[in-house]
Amino acid sequence: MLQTGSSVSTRESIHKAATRLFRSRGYSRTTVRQIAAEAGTDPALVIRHFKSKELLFLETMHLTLDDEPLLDVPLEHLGEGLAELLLDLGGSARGVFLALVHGSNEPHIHDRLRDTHEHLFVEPLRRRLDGPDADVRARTAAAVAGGLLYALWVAGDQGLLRMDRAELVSRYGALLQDVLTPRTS
Amino acid sequence: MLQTGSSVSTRESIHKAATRLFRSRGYSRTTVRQIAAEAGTDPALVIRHFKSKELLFLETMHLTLDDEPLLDVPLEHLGEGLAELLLDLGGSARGVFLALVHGSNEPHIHDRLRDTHEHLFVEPLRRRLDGPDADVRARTAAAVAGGLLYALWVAGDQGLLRMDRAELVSRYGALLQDVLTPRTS
DNA sequence: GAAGTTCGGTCAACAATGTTGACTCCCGCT
DNA sequence: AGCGGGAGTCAACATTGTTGACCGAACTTC
Repeated sequence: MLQTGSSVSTRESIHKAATRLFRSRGYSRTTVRQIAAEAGTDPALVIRHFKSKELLFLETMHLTLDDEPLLDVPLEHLGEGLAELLLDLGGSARGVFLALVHGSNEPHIHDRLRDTHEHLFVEPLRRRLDGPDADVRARTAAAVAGGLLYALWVAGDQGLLRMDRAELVSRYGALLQDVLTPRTS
Repeated sequence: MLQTGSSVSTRESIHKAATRLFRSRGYSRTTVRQIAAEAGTDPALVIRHFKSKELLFLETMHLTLDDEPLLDVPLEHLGEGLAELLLDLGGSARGVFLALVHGSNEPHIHDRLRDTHEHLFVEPLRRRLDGPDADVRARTAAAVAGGLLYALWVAGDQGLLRMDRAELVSRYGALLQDVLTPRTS
């Protein structure tokens, strides 16, 4: 009983420490021994509990998006809503996203990033659209959304980073809106 | 004389092997010993010539874009021209881009990626634009361009990958064009 | 209650990694 | 002839992820 309790708690300690470290330092720069130290346990136990560093990474790095706000917003303001959502995406989401992108040299992490992109960006948008090219529009909008995160976080475009949030929302919102519901000009 | 010749040739052998390996396997998955083996020399010499694995990476991974085609194309077709350029970007550019993105957990590589994004995408576009918000439009277009490469290569969106190239060019070209020279509607 | 099995924990070791230092060798200059 | 410097070789180091051997405590079974 004490054993089980201890095991659960150390397993959770490892999970918590790994989450924090992977988020803040990425995959390659966090070490199993660091995780073990921060969890107050042994490196061997980290592997015993999670099989490998990579599986531990996959178990901890889940990127979820609170897309309920997007369900309510009317279709003609979906672009702006998505832009707001992206720009409000705070620290923890940033860390997970960057960890996935950086780590996606590893095949399994790449798979995880692909899945994340698919059902974090593509699917929610796809569900709101109609028409024969609804899929293409959803994927294009997802690419544009990913491009914003890429420019801000991966490439670190200082010009965009220093921009007024309201103007970025307005510009990117209009852009996304044009992709989602094209003007028939 | 023979020494110098030998040194230059081994240095170039290392350079060539490193370029190939970094492009095809990325930063973390290529090893100094692999580079040395492929160059037919010793791991220690690799370090002696290039100081460290990271400096060797930075010396070999330069992403250049043949943007002369973009200089000729009239402003009203710049979007389409850029889209064509991006979608024709072949294997070697893909490898370098992915290596930079994946490796950009390392601060110096991140700097390199930021510079590359800046004077590969932002600057050429910026040069073609006028008006008070020319900088923002150039940066937004660069983010959209990066988003395409992100969606195709980093996230690996199968839907976009399977799309007809002509339709992708047309769609993304129009999208980029709207960012670069907005319709005043 | 005793024996055994199982499970969490500790420790030492392994192979592979990037990197360094000692040593050899050979060319070109004095 | 000697020698100084640069290229190459080799062994070693610390650090990485991972594994196996042992230990001890608790639950199960007789």
